[in-house]
Amino acid sequence: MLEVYPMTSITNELETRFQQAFERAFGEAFSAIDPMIRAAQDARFGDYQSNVAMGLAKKIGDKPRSVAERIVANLSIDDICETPEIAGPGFINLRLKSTWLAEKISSIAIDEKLGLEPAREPMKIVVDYSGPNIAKQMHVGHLRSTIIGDTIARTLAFVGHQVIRQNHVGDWGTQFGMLIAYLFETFGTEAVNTGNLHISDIEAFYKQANEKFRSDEDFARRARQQVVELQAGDQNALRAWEVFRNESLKHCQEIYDRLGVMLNISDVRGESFYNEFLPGVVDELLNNHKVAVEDQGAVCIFLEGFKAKDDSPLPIIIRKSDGGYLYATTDLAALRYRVRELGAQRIIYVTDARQVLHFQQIFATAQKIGWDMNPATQQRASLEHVTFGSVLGEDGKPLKTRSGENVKLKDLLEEAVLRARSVVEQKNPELPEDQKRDIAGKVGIGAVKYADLSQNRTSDYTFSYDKMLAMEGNTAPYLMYAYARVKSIQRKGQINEKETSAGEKITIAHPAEAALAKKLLQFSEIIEEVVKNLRPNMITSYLFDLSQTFSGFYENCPVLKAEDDATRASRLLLCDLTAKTLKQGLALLGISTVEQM
RNA sequence: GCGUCCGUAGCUCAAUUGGAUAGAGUGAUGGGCUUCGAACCCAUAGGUUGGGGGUUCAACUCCCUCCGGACGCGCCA
Repeated sequence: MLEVYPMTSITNELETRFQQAFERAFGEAFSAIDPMIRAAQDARFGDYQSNVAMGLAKKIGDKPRSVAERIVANLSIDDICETPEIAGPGFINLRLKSTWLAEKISSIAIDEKLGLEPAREPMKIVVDYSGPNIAKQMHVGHLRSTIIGDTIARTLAFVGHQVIRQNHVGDWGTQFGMLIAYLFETFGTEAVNTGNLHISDIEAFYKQANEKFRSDEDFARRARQQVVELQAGDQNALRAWEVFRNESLKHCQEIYDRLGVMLNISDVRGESFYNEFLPGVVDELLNNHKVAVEDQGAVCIFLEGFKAKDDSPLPIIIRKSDGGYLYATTDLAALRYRVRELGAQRIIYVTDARQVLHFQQIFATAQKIGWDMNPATQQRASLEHVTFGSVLGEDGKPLKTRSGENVKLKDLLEEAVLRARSVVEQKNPELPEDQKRDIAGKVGIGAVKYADLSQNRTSDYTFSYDKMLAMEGNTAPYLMYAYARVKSIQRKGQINEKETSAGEKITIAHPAEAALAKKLLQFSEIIEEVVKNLRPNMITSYLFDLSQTFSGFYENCPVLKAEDDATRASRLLLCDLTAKTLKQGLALLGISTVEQM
């Protein structure tokens, strides 16, 4: 009788067996060594391989191949694999038995988490993402943080962590001083009490104010002064600020809803929230921890290892000479709040790569004075900066409109949906109107998100409607189409047959079935990796792989016209699991699926 | 000047964080629909991983150096 652990991934299972073998072969001291189990990248090497023998050889003082042989001799995995083979310098190649594969895949087919082992110790994880400057409309510059952060948050939640979303909006800085100063100077300080401002007003307003800010030094000084007054609690300034802020937040929420991002108003904890803590932060850093010093009228922190242009020490300025606070101050206050009040054990900052230096300084400061330490548990929170590159236009420069402005997210999404609509119209003109609209919405938005997420975060990427909406290649429409095809089989299959009975087992006979089963079993491994390295493109490339593997199965293995009932039932189950996995995988990316398209 | 990231097929990108003969898509060429959705699939061609050196049993990956690019570097965020 096979012993199957339904919630354990293949690699975990193999790792355990290898470690048992290490202990038997080399002694107890070796039982915790990482067996370096990897999915084989070439089918000739089997399904999985262990690369441990080469490294271990040095420690033990034996030849790699001989080490591999000793491991294999002590390995008991004949329930899972065929006899392991040793190849090359000492690779141990493993080929899964199809009986075991069938057993394992059958257990996953009815598992809600698709074989994923929920986190043994759920953590409190803060994910800080999106964080737009809300004085103006959201634009492309906010796109990547918003959708990458959302994917990370969804993925961590899926494995069972407690995710606390934090939208650190810019609602308190110079740009607001600028707006308020401009408002007062054009309409007088009373306008906020009577005026009826809309976002379109604010948009035009922002442009004018910004223009004046740049061209008029006196005005710029007054705008900065306005920030100080706002931060000091001036009533008129506060009222104006509230009007601007509420309008802007409403607009942001529209974008989040359109984008299908799980942020809402309760996740907003902007710069203004931390205002009341800032004097205390400066005071503590200055007087308690004594890491900050006054320098040229400003309060600065000088840390070792941070150098400015001329090799002089590079400060973090936490209070300007005019008494105003800066984003470093706010970020330190936020970090402390997240650790102490929210109980974060891991804090993930999703911002663009240009801010690496800033976060290095913030993290270093926090770690130096112990603000990353939870007072109750005495555990340090893991501070992680998830960076990403810029969105470029087809000219290779940061994406702008023809007139040189930032592309508004609203316009960008509308354009994507419009283009998706015309494709739907072309491919499936007979669908009812409301369904077409639904499909176009999901395909258009999904395409934008997928194009971004499928890129390796760290590099810049070129934005192209044509490429993201292409039906062929590694795109959202392709995956959604793959999903729709599977659903189509299920629809047809259930016309003749009420239900796939729950007791059915999957059997693996055809190579294409085996390939599909193995791919499906890897879902949990991929997710586990992403939890660690926070790289959404591992999910996209997995899903694309899965779709292609399914296509191979689809071409070679008739489902509804299978040779016998048992095969048909087994294949229907494989289809069902494929559909679930695609749907769940896309859901982690915040992309909706449609049954027909 | 210093620092960070990057340079991979004509183009757009991967490469399980040091593993085997560097893979996909697109474009090109040639095939496959009277059978579950052809928005699909299969095959072929395409590479000195920017150059050079080093570490290692093993380097796209780590170190050094040069070339080319993006982005940072005291009171913006």
